[in-house]
Amino acid sequence: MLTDYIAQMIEEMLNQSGGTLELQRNEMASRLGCVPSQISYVISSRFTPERGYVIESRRGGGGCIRIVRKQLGRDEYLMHFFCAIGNSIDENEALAYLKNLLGNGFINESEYQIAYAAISGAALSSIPHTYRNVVRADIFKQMILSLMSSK
Amino acid sequence: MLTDYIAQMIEEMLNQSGGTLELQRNEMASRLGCVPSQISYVISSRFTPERGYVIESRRGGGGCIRIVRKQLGRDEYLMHFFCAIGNSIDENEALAYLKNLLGNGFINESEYQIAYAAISGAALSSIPHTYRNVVRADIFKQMILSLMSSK
DNA sequence: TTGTTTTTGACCTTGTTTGACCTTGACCTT
DNA sequence: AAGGTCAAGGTCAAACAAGGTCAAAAACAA
Repeated sequence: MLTDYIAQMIEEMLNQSGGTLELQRNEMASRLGCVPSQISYVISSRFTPERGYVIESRRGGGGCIRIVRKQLGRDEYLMHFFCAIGNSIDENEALAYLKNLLGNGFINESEYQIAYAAISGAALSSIPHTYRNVVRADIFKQMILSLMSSK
Repeated sequence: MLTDYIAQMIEEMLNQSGGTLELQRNEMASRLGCVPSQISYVISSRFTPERGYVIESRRGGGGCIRIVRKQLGRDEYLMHFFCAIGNSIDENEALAYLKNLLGNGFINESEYQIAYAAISGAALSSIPHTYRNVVRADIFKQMILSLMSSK
C-alpha cells in the first residue's frame, strides 16, 4: 500500500536525520508519482501527536513540512497523563493533574502558572459549557505533549 | 528562500549595531541582486511592530530606511501585548507575539513551549471555527495576566 | 454487506517575487 | 523664489509557488 510505503520512507529519513526532517510536499509527491495530498494523508494519519510526532509547515514559495519525532524516552509518566485526561476534563480535575506535574518536578512554578492560566475557567469562559471540558482536555494534552518534546 | 536570507541579514546587522540600523533600499537590493520592492516586502512582513520593530524612512536623494528594535519595560510591554491581542487572534499572529515574548526574555524556552501548545491549532481544533480565535485570545490574555502577576 | 481506510482531484489560503507606476525630497538653474 | 531633474523610497497588483481541505470514489477488512 502506498501509504505504508511512504510512511516507512519518512520513518527512515527520520532515522537518518536523527529525528527531525523537512520535506517538500510537491517535490516528494512527484518523486513518488502520487498526488500531493497523499503526503498530507500519510502525515495526518501516521505521524500524529499521539504517536509522538510534531508537525509544522510553511506555505508559499519555498514552503515545507517539518516532522519531528519526540523521543518520549523521558517517561511513560507523561504519556500516562496524556491518556488519563481522556477527551474531556473539568477544571478541578485538571488542576489536580497540574499540581501533580508540579509536585513531581515535571514543570516548575512559572510553567505551572502559565499552564493554569490556559486551562482556567477564566480563559475558557467564552466557550459554551458543553464544549468547555473538551477544549480544556485538548489544550491540556497539547501542553503535555510539549513537555514530552522538550528536554 | 530569499526573504529569509534578507531577514537574517538585517537581523545580524541589527545585532552588530546594537539595535538601530539605517539601510538604503536600492543599494541593498542591487547588492543582493533582487528588486528593491523585495526589501520592502521583507521589512513589512518580518519587521513589524507586533514583533517589536519600529520602521521609519526618508525618500528623495540620500534617502534611507531606518529599523529600530525596541525594548520596553516589563509591565509596559506585557500590557501592550495584552491590549494588542484584542478579543480575537489567529494562530500565526499569536505565534509572532509569543516569539516576541521569548525573544525579549519575558518567558523562557519551556514556558514558550507550554504556551504555544495551549494556543496551537491542535489544541483548539475541536472549537468551531467561528469561535476559535476568540478562545485563543482569551487563553493568551489569561496567560499574559499570569505573567504580570508573577515575579 | 457494511464500515473503515486509502487514493484522487478540484478548489482554497498563504507566502514570495517581480515589475510598473507613484510620491517625496534634495539640489540645481534661471 | 520657482521650476526642473533625478535619486531615493512607497504601493499595488499580477504571477507564481507552496501547502491545506474536503468530499467523492475506490479498495479493503470484518
